[in-house]
Amino acid sequence: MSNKVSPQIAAPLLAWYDAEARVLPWRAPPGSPAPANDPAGPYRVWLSEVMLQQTQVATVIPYFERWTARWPDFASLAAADDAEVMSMWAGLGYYARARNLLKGARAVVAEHGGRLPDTEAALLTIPGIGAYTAAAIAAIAFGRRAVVVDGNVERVVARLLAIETPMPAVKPAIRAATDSITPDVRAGDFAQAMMDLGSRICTPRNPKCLLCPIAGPCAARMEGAPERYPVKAAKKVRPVRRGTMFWLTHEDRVWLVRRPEKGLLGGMRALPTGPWQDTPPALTGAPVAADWRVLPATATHGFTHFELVCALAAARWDGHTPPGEGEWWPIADIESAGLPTVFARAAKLFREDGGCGG
DNA sequence: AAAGCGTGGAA
DNA sequence: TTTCCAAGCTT
Repeated sequence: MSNKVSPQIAAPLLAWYDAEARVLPWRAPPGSPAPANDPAGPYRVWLSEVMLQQTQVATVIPYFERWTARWPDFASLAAADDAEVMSMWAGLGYYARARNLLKGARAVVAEHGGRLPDTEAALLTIPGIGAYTAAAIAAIAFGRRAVVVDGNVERVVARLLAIETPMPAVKPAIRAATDSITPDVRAGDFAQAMMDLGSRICTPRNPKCLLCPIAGPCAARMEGAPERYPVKAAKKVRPVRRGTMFWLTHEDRVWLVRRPEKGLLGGMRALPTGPWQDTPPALTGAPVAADWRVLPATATHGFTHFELVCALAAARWDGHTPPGEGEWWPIADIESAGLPTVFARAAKLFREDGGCGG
């Protein structure tokens, strides 16, 4: 959809982007879409977009550098070992992204000749690519016009138009408004400019309107309270769940398990735990019946939808191998186990306790 | 279609 | 300290 509003927004925004764009490892210089074998080519754009889902740029950069050094292209990633992929992602969160990334790379190799498809519709069929990521890749990596809407764009557009309808009901209207200001050329730069603007100028709190290239037509700015937008529905309180983590040691090793493929922390190496529930489960779910010693410390961790408070139970074990899938991992190398942060922190507490194997 | 899904930066 | 929320996707 081409239109007349676009130049009022797109032209000054693109001029600002040409002068102020951040230098990022996956970003081509402003002005032209990345060639297929470019350092900012489709593989790196895809990888960066998935890593950036709900994750800030500064957090992503070191993961992106490590990842691309290990797996520089679709072919190498498609051939990668699943466990190593999950370890490389450990600490970044939302682990379904890593599982889907691997599925996606294999699908690209098996079904698309080793090249990422260049249309939104085809991109949407690849695991881990949704509406936002498909549009972003089509625009940024392939130079297509696509309507790219992420959280930054939602905030910028809601302020530009001073939209009163609360999130998330307003999403379709914001998408339509974004369509109306997206230019026919340089849609990828436009999208990145909107996101740069949202993260650096049009911030959730204390937006820097004096530095904003599109403050002129901004309705929220004219009202004098841009931070009021986007209007949001009231949010729910996060419940507390309680559990126990188990630190079972044998000589200088600790017993680690792998969590089920689906669900919370799916597919990740982990300390054994019991159930996480409203009431403390004590030693329910212990890997073996042993003389468990409960540490004075507890481990707490905030997840998206609940707060976890875990008791820490330690025991030495000289008996048979515990039942179920698992491995005795050298405690000295625990940091190379690829544990999610919630377990990595607990492991540190166990080792500082020093009572068992630490 | 509402809920499940991690972690850390910033104020 | 708490609170918000970040380049969302899946079921």
